[in-house]
Order: sequence, then structure tokens, then C-alpha cells
Amino acid sequence: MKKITTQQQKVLDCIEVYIKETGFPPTRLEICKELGFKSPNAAEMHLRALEKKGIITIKSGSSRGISLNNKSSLDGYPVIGLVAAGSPTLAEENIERNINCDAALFGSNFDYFLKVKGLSMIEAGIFEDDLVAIKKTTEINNGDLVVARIDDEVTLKHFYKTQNQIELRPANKDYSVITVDDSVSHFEIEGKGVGLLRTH
Amino acid sequence: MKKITTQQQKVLDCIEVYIKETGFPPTRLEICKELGFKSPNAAEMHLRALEKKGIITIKSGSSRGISLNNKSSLDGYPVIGLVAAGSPTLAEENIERNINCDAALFGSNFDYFLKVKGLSMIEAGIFEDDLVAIKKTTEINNGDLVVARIDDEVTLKHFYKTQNQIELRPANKDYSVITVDDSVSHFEIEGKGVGLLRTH
DNA sequence: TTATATACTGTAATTATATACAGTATAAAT
DNA sequence: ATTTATACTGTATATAATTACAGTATATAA
Repeated sequence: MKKITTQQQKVLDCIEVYIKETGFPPTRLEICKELGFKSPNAAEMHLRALEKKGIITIKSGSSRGISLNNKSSLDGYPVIGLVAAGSPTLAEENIERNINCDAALFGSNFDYFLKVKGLSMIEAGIFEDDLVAIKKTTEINNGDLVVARIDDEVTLKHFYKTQNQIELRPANKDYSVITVDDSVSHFEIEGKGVGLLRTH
Repeated sequence: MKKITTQQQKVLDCIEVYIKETGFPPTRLEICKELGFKSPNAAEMHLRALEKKGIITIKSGSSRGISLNNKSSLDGYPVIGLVAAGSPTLAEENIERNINCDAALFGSNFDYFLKVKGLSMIEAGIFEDDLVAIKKTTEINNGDLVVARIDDEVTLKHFYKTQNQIELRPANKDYSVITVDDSVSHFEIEGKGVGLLRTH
């Protein structure tokens, strides 16, 4: 896809918002009104540029004849294979494949799917090869399912912060709690699990 | 929702198809052309009727100013909550909401999501309020997760057929196996669980 | 230096579109 | 028997909307 200018992006956003709100695309004048242009030709030129770049299609002679070519909301999310079971293993962010789904499939939006390895979260109903939808964030509350990086190892656990320390708790009594202490040289929260996808 | 006439349904279908194909609604004349009407007023009258019944909204003075009010029933997969006794599973009163996602999200296609009630499948990693993707089929193998209807009650269990009988086994040792025998007046397999969706 | 692209204003014409009004016909309801 | 709703045709018109054309200004590339 060719590069898009700031103004063209504004026009594109304007069209997307308008369609979302009304169900049909805006006219040139409506775009102008929304973006503060004083000439319908301003909108026209941006539309032509967007069409030339393959982002929209304009049906000549038709009022509101603007079609979006992207459908970006169903673009797909990468499935990343890894995550340690039990005691964490090496993490290598490797995209296995892509899954097409709605951004709002799990309420809030998310960034990728993490393929679960091992049985450490089995009591939380998270099985091997399940896909956990991960939202990149550091806003974590106690009990949240988190993807954490510890000394270059990535693990999926429940997060608990006590007065003195951070604990990563498995949901399997055969595994032990990971305590983030002085022996850990690097600790980082990569994100939060907001949903789960399993194929039977 | 008020009842809709055959012709009004045709007009509504025409609008939906047009939007799906072009991204914007048709004009009166385009509806006429599609349905064989010779007067734009024919389309106009049907549109007014559809608006009166709350199915569409017409923005006065705007070209192609037709908005569909239903939207949710158009695309996406229905989430079936508690199924009322005797009513068909996909009856409108059982639909909680719609989820927009790819048909191939779980490999094979499916028909609806069933919202899980109770804890009977907890050892299979299926928790309360999880959504199980159901494919309508009667091709079932031993061990498959099935949606079965027993005497107007709908249940989600593992299917096992022995020489003599059919068993519906829970995945929770606190629950007991359901045996389909003479005490059951009606038994039916509604479909098969092909996937699971959970929002944390 | 001379293009070339972006980014507009301002005006105007042509056409696309909504929409009113005047009818016709049929079936169901009151 | 009369009204009411559905289901159109056919014509006309005001206005909504596209779109061409003539400019202005600025920044970047050749």
C-alpha cells in the first residue's frame, strides 16, 4: 500500500466514522463541513488521491458513491507460538499463522494470540494449544492473567503483588509459584490475557 | 416488531444486498430497477412503510440516506443464552447478542455460540459463561462435545455410545452420567462443539 | 530553474435524487 | 357499503451532489 498523507488520513477517518454512524458514506460537502474545508473540491481531490492509492473506490456519478477497500477491522491477528509451561522456557516470538476476527471479539481490543504450551494453567481452564488473546499493557491488577518476561523467558501466569514481592502463580498444584526477587535480573510484563480461543 | 409484507421484505433484502455489494445504500430508482418497479414512488412508499415499522431510518433530504436499524441480525453469529423449554434453540428470544467473527475461526464452520451454564464440564476446561461454538450436525463420534436435547432440556456433555445405550458424560466428578433410556421421552443431538471462546 | 505534488478557495453547471402530487387497482377490515 | 391499507404507474420539480474549471500557495524533487 502506498503511503498516505496526513490530510488524506483525516478524510479517510472522516468517511469511516460517518459510515459507522449513519450507515452510508458522506458527500463532498459533508466531508468539508467535518474537516473545516471551504470548497467541495478540497474533499474531491483527497478522494481522488485515496482512490488512486487503492484505498477507496468512487462510483462515478453516484451520490455518496464511496466504497472502502480495506475492511481493516477483519485484518487478522498473529498467533505466537511459545509460552512456557511449568518452569518457563525460552521465548521466541514466532508468528505461526494469522486469525481473522473482530477487534472487539473479547470486549476490549487486543494485539495477538499466544499459543499455550504446557499445563501450568490447567485449573484456570487454559489447556495446551489454547490461544490466549493478549493485550499489550502494563496496567495489571492482582489475579490478572499476564504474559511476563523473566530473564528472557516468557510465561503465562496469574499475577499477584504483595507488599514485598511480585508472584507469578500457576493454576496447577503440580507447579510452583514463581517469585520475582533479586535472583531475577530482568522482569517485564508484556501484556494481559483478555480472552481465550480453543479449537476442539 | 410489526409484521412486514412480502414486497416490503423484497425491498429490505434489496437494500441489504446493495449495501453488502457497494458499501452504500441504493437510491429509489435503483431499488425500482432491481425489483422491476416503474415508478420511483413505488420504492418510496415501501421505504416509508419500513421506516414506520422501525426497520429502517430515512434521513430526509439526503441521497441514499437509508440506515438499517437491525444490523446485528445481518451478520455475525448468535450467542444463545438459556434455552427456554420447548422452544427451538435458535429462536429469537434465546439470542443474547451477536458476535462478528470469521466462519473459519475454529477450522470447520459453525452455526452459533452456546453460553455455558453450570460447572458440569469444568474438568474439560469449559467454565460457566464460556461460549462454545456449535456446529449443527448429527455426525458424532465417541468423546465429542455435544449439545443434546433431553425432554425439552438442553445440555452440553461428552457423548459416548456403548453397545446398549447412549451416555452423556459430564467432566466434573460431582455430576453424574446421564443415560438415555426408556425414562427419556425425547432425545436429540442438536450439534457438536467445535470451539470455545472465553472473555476474561 | 522548472517541474511536480500537496493542499486548498471559489464558482458554476450538469446530473442525480428525493419527494410531492395525481391517479389506478385490489383486497381486507369496519 | 365504505373505509383503509397495500401496491403500484406516471409526471414533475426543487434541491442535493458530483464534478469540471480557474485560481492561489507551499514544499520538494529533478
